[in-house]
Amino acid sequence: MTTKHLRKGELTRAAILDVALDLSSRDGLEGLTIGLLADKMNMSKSGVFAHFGSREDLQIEVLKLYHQHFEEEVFYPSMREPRGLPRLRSMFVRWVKRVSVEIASGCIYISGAAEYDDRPGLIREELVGMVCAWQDALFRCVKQATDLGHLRADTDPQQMVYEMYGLVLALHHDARFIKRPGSIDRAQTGFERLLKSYQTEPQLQSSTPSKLASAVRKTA
Amino acid sequence: MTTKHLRKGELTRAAILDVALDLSSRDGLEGLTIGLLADKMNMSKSGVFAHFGSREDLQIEVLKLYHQHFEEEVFYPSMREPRGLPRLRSMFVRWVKRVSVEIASGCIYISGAAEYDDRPGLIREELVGMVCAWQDALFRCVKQATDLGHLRADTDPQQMVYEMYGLVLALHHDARFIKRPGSIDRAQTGFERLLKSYQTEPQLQSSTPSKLASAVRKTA
DNA sequence: TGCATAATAGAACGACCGTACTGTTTTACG
DNA sequence: CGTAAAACAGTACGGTCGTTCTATTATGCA
Repeated sequence: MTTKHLRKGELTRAAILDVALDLSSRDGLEGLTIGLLADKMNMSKSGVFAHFGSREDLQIEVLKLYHQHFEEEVFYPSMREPRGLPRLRSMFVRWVKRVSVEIASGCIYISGAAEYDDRPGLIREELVGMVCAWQDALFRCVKQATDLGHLRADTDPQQMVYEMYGLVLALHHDARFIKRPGSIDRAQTGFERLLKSYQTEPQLQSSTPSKLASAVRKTA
Repeated sequence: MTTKHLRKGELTRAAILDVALDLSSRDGLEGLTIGLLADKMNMSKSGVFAHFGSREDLQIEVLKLYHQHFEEEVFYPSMREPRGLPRLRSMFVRWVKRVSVEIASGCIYISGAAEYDDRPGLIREELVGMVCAWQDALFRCVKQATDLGHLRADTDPQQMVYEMYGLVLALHHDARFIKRPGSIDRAQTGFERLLKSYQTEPQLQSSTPSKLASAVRKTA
């Protein structure tokens, strides 16, 4: 049978990817350079290069590693929350928390969107796929929340996801670029206001208490 | 007295800056290269270079040119609108319209924020100054709108500017990066919902009729 | 412990970059 | 006009980049 344990090459490869993710977070995927990466690893350029067929492959592997971290820290834990509003809150809170930590390093989804918005290729395709997957997860969650009656029946999920994404983009912008304090609270405040707009209104809930929650279904 | 009319050098310098702005919009300020710029101008590298002391100077001049366009298309026309809500609406609508046009080319304020969020230097300082100036203009406008009674007295201007900026960032993201249609409408819809949240509430308006009603204009 | 093979180093190549220097052409004013 | 200065072209230098090729060292299984 094939050797199960990690050979040394795979270990250093993983170590290289860790450092590469760090560098890419700071300087962007396009700013990632094999020479600098080799320096940080105390290796030769060719030694690093040999682990990946090309720079583009390296960048894509970095992207996949970031995606994995994002899923583990934001997506999967939220999926363990109850469907509807609790899960949606969890998604947003964990998302904001992650971006908050990344204020010092940078979010690759966001910086990558600016780098590859007009640069065709494999990296762009991969990146768009990942961001769309996350937006889709948010979309489905909002939809469930409306189906469950947590949000108003006429809620437009695309619109709500759009505005949630805007709040996080503004957080990344103000905190990381402008370096303005208090941005995290503003993202949270914006989300609360967002919920207040789309949530089933108190008078509606009290007027038809149990009827609406069960009767409301579809928007699409 | 000194010669008033433009010498030839100043004309070509302006032409170079125009092309440089175009290239920078597409590939970012950091992607702007003197060689490519010279090609597009049918000039030699040194011929282009001679008009600017350094690449950094060129980039800063491009930045100033963009700032000038932004002011002329968004800021100044809005300042001719009546203070308060009408002016705020004008600012947002013209801003969105400008970014909409830039979907094909790219907004330097936004792409620059991602490029220079962790790259110290003159360019970053200049860029931060310009973005802050625009956010300050929005801030003052929101503040006037609350003072005039167009918006609720407890409106937090910083918070509202934050959310407006988020809507535009999301527009740039979804339209230019994801290439999702309908993003412009979503920015507008988000702004309307934003206004509905912060606008003087109907029952408040009717409770103090004459005072507030005269100040409040409708939501067009 | 041997030995095939994986892992890494080192040097070199061609391409592109910003910049400096040196001519050559063009402009514009007395 | 003529002529000084401005505008521009051409070339070259040092640097970094991704990538390739070859040689050397380290690993891991028989």
